[in-house]
Amino acid sequence: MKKRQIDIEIENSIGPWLGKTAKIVGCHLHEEFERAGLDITKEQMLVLKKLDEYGDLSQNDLAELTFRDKSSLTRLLTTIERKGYIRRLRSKEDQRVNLVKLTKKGKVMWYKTKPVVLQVFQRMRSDLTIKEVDQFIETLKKIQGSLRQTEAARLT
Amino acid sequence: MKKRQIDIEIENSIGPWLGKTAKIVGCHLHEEFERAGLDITKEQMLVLKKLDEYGDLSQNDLAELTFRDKSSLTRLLTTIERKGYIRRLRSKEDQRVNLVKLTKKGKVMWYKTKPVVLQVFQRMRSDLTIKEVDQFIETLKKIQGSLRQTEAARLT
DNA sequence: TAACTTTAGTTGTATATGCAACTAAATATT
DNA sequence: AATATTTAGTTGCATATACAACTAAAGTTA
Repeated sequence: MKKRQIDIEIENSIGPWLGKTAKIVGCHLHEEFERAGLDITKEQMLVLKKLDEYGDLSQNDLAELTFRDKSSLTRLLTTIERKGYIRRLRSKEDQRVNLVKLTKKGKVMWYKTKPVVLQVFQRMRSDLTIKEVDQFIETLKKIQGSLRQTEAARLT
Repeated sequence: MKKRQIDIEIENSIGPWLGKTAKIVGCHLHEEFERAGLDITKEQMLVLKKLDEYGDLSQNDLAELTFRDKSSLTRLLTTIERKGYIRRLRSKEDQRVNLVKLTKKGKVMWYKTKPVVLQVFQRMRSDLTIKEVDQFIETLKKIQGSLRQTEAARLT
């Protein structure tokens, strides 16, 4: 299994490095949840996290906050609701809106999950200096900015 | 939609920043493929890229290189094969092995796709200095190393 | 007020993913 | 050589995802 040619252009890009690292982080979260006996996926975890942070949210807001398509969120919520971590309540003011609420079980789940998540995030930075972490996040923000910019330019 | 509390521990972590950026990059690749009229997903693209780089590969090797479960790769290859970009040939030496080969159509697809990918990667670094890029990749390597280390330690 | 438009959420369809259980081929053991 | 084990790949099942087409409620316009 030898490389034919070294593709300097792509291999030295940040894209593949970023993608692979993110994937590895996802794997570690999954493993740690399993090791801790937590019946949750990282996607479900993110929903519980946002609900804990913001309180009740409409599915629309939740979809935006978790950066998901609303149809994707619909099905994700169905899974989480089946597990009993959330409930959907039809809003009184606007009958189209579902208010998503953390249940007691969901809160307990999140409080058990949070330290596991933090542990993985700690581990990620265990070989980095504070300055390195700050620089890294700054660069991530710049990358996001560059991509957003081209998106905006396209609409012109 | 206001935050109840600011969760400094998690929000300042590199985990969420990394995850979100990777997701945005994925979205951009998807959009650009569509805009270029390329009937391909980023996952399929990665398979074509590896096959172009390494030549024919077994499914096992391909799964490892693309960092996927072998069963996931099985189905990914089925989709790609249906599109005519690859073929599976049973190996003569080891009848268990499938050799995955790029077809002519697959090569053409990859040559059309590659510049689009490069363009997105270029865009990602458009606001970064060379030094910043190098530093960024170094940090990503360190993060991967830290995660690998704890994985290794667990087996002790 | 009736008709049009927008908005929130769901459903159909297709892709992608991992784990566990499986088949078949190759290798190792006795 | 016969049996056991390992290895490559597939399949069942569950989750996650996006786009497009849809329903129903709310808001707007004529």
